Amino acid sequence: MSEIVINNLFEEHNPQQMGFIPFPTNLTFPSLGCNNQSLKAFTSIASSLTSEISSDSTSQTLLTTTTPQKSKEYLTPSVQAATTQFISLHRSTINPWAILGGGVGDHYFNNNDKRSGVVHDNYHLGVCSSMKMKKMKGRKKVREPRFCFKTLSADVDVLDDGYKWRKYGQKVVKNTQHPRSYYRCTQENCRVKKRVERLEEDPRMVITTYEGRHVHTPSNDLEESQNNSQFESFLW
DNA sequence: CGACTTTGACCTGCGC
DNA sequence: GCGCAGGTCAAAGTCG
Repeated sequence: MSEIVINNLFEEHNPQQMGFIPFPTNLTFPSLGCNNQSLKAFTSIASSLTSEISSDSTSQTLLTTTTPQKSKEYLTPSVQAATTQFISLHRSTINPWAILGGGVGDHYFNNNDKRSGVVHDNYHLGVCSSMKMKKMKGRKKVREPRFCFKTLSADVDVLDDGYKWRKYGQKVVKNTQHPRSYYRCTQENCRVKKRVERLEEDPRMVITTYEGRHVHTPSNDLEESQNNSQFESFLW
């Protein structure tokens, strides 16, 4: 069992076009050590995060990482003792990049060429970064909100996030050695998808991109859901 | 035997 | 219009 480290959290990853695009705020996502339980909780939360982004028009949830020293007040002593680092969830004012459009004036950073800049056009990040949906004849195709994070794992590609996924495709992306896998939530009427690929520059890094929102709760067994709810309860 | 994975074919949007 | 690339489909294969 290799160690899995949630390293960074991004709204979208697109190696070809924009590289990693951090949330346009001061929020940063430092390295985070996780045990299996908190990892599952984290990925579960991450998986459902897009629902917050897409459905809440007045505020949105952002995942951040922090250190126990900074946030001791939020934890019981036992939890503090059990965690060296932990994840917290914050509600914040709306992130214009996460919703349709906005972001004008926001800063971006291109991981490929190390350039940064300011967004001048008013478009959805997912559309912008993929550069594929920017022109839709007649009707504007609304792409489900996307959400992406990096994990460090040598031998685990697909994290257990509490949801059941079925693989429906695999594709070798141009100029990369590692194929990209496509998964769909197996729950009926749930259209959430996720993509899993390894970072070309560092194959130990796994990029997981969620698209859409779950219309159901995770299909964990009882014990796991209790663990998750415990985890989430101290986050919230 | 059902659920899941694999993989080549097909579809669609984009750039030239 | 054409070719390329990413994304999806679906038949065949695999596994428990």
